[in-house]
Amino acid sequence: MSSQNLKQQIYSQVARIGKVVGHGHRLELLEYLAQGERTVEALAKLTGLSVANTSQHLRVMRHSGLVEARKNGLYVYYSLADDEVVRLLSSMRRLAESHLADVDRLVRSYLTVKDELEPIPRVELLDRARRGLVTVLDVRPPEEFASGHVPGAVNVPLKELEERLKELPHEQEIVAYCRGPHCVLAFEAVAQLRAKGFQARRLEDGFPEWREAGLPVEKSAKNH
Amino acid sequence: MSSQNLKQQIYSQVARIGKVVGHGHRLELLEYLAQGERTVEALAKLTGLSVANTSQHLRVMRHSGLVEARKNGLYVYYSLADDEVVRLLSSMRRLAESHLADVDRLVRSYLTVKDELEPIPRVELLDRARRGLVTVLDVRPPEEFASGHVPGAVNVPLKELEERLKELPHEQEIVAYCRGPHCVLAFEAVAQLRAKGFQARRLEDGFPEWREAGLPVEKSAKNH
DNA sequence: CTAATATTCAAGTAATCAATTGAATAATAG
DNA sequence: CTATTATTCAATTGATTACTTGAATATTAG
Repeated sequence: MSSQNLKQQIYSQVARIGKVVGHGHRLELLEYLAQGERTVEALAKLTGLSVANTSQHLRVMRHSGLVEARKNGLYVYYSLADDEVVRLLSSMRRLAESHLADVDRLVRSYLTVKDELEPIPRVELLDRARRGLVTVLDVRPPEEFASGHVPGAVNVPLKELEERLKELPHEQEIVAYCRGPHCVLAFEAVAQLRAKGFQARRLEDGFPEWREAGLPVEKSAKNH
Repeated sequence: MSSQNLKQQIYSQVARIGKVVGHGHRLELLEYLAQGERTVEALAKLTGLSVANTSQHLRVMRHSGLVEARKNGLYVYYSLADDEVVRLLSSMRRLAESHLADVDRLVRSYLTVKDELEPIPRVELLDRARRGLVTVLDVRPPEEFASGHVPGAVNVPLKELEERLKELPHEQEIVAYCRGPHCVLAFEAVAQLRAKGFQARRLEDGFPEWREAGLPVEKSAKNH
């Protein structure tokens, strides 16, 4: 075997990883999987893809070692194979940031005041939540909330936010979070809340990063 | 703008980064660029690609913000745009590792004893090199050596190794390194040296990682 | 100015990849 | 056993992507 050949083999193996994460739908699937294991059907529903298509993408990711599958009864549960995947995604996000600047600006234009927009750092939130100074609001769907959330967080999915405003306090700051630094749910929640006169901010990044940082996580009883 | 749309935009922007690093040749180019800036021509020669093809790949990477270009006279010098790129590559390598296992095994089968094969950690090498206990051998081509190397390292490109064995000591351990954890140059150098009765080992990873780790770097006078 | 050189651009072809469709597996319930 | 349901597989179609070729651009040297 020539060293030329070997080199090519190695590069193309590594490139495979890039190819696999080089597709929007697969990234979306990975972000959901970063929250916990999911069935094919659940993922298809969350992403809006067809089941067959979802299955194909998962197959590709399993082949390249990014996700794992475990079969239980009729269902196949997929999950991330390695924490390194989270790091890879965050590296990609950081590199994409310059191009996301335009997009971000649009998102931010929803929001009124610029300097109150600064997201609150994780450790600061943890501290203030423990002292009961803030209300932590998880705007993700209930399934995601159930499989892990910031301790003490209230779960109000974005869709229900408008009807459930009564549950939230006016006198205390509300900190919303969702899936990650570019998940728009929290942005929109903050925008809506501010429009209604609440004091609202976003948590920096989202839940997967919170977990990654080793901060405490609370789970609901039921896991699915 | 709907939040659905926005989400898609964000995912596809991030996926672009993946697509760009999802190609063996571009990875190879990035690894060369991790050593320092290079012209299109130089990169084409190093990789064996056509100039036009090299230029195209560089263009793609520049568009996605992974590399930067600076024009000086007739030449365009490319370099990495961000240290995050090194982290991204290393993340990809780590994830590819499971699949590289087969390849690695082949490489290692060149070598005789398995447990003497353990690469020497960077800090240990730094320490032992300072005490003059080891000979550090850089087997990369002279241009790469010139643009930065481990302090005190001797540069003997792999091709010249056989003729220049006299320059190396028998009584002292030799530690070889090249471009990274999967660069085969150092593997082959160690194999050749052992076959000739030298005590030889590899440095863990390679020079880009050494630099990344913040360890001291020495440069030769001439930069090209 | 013209010639030479490094790089980029544009068009064409071949290869690869994504999504859909409908059928095939596999596990469970009745 | 048969029916049902979740998932995967296989084949097709349309869309991207890679590489080559030859021309275009830009910079310098004479």
